Amino acid sequence: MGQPNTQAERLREVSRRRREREKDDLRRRILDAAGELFLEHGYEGLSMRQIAERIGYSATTIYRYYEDKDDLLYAIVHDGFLRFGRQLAKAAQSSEDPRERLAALGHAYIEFGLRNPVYYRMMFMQRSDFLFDSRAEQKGPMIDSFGVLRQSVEQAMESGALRRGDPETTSTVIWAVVHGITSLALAGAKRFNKKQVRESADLAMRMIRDGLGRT
Amino acid sequence: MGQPNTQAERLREVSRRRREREKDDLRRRILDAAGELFLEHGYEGLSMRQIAERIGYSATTIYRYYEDKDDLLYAIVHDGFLRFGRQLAKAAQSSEDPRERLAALGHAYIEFGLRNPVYYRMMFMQRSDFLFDSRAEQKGPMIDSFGVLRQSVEQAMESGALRRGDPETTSTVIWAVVHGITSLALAGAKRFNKKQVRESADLAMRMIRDGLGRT
DNA sequence: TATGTTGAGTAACGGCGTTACGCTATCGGT
DNA sequence: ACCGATAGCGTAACGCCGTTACTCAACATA
Repeated sequence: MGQPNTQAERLREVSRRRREREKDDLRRRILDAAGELFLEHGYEGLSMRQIAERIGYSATTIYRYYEDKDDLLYAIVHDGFLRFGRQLAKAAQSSEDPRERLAALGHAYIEFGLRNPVYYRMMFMQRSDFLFDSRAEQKGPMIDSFGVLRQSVEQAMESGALRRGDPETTSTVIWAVVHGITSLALAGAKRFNKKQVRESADLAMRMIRDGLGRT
Repeated sequence: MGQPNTQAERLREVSRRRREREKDDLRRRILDAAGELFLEHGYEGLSMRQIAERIGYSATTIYRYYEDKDDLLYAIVHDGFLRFGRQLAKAAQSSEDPRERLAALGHAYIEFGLRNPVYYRMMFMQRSDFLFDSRAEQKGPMIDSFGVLRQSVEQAMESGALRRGDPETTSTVIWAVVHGITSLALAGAKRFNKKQVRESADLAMRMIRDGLGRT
């Protein structure tokens, strides 16, 4: 019953798949073009009409694939969160020692921000509402990254590298520190040279270790 | 020579002053209307046409008083920095003890952000480029606030409340912590209830004290 | 009183996000 | 092989936006 038997039925099936593939394909091309434009000109230079022009379609066509501009922007940011999550996960695996693991996480966080300033600004500064957006509840990419951090914090507490306490609060504070360093570095990129950023980051990591670690 | 003698000369003088007063007055009214609109609808709902409508002038008139929208926005943010600076200065005077002074500064910073979310977002998150804007070099409001912090840090280092080191770097890290807490609280206002924010802030202040303090 | 200057308004340009509507090619059933 | 339905896309338009060119009236100056 569920199996296609006649040639006509098979044709209908593959035809439907081809259309879906093409649909996904265009959706991808829209997202890619939007991402490029976003990287090149920031949010200001990200207009539906320019995206459309880049891929050779009319602007209204985009609305067949994305609800509105915010929906498209969310998709871009979601891509950013995926990359972000991957880098953090990689850093978390770099060491078994709880102290080193936390340090690796912190440095990976800051480095992501410095290497992807346009993304970081959008993800954590300009549109930080996306962080806790209801859309993310399904598979929330940020929650995952925060989960990696909290797990590392719990491990560090068990091993004695961090003082015991509410892991949620401690993780939040650690997040606040690395986010603070990163966003200040991005805000005053002209004023903070690399050496200053590195020194601040090092002192911050030491502050975390001593301030949350020693009893 | 410089003194006006005849009635005509005196009239010319007071007339010129009246015009200047009126000019300043309208400039103020534009700024106030823009500030209100900004508070009510955020940056999105801040349009030149709506500002003009609110004060009963044509939109183009605004351009006689402000270069462009960014210039006007900068004036709004500048007002925010003035209030911010005043609150920090007040907190700095609240105690002579270096440790308490630093704590007061930190809490005042976070409280400003929580009580003025629209301003804080614009000043430190969405348009953080204003922080180090060249326009601020003349009388830079942020530099002053940072100066207050750095002075307190230097004092704390001399008294032994903070470990000795580069005051600039240490101040930057402290700033990063309170900014991180504040911006995360504002980003996830729905998720972070007041108790969680307070607990995070308290832990963060303790982390600063222990992590940057003890040798 | 004649002339220059200042402060305001009108109209318009180009761009934006978004929607209503129309067209065309392909699909699905006969 | 035909034919109505549907999917995919484009055109035109709406109502905004920031900004500028131009105009006009009121006033200051001489």
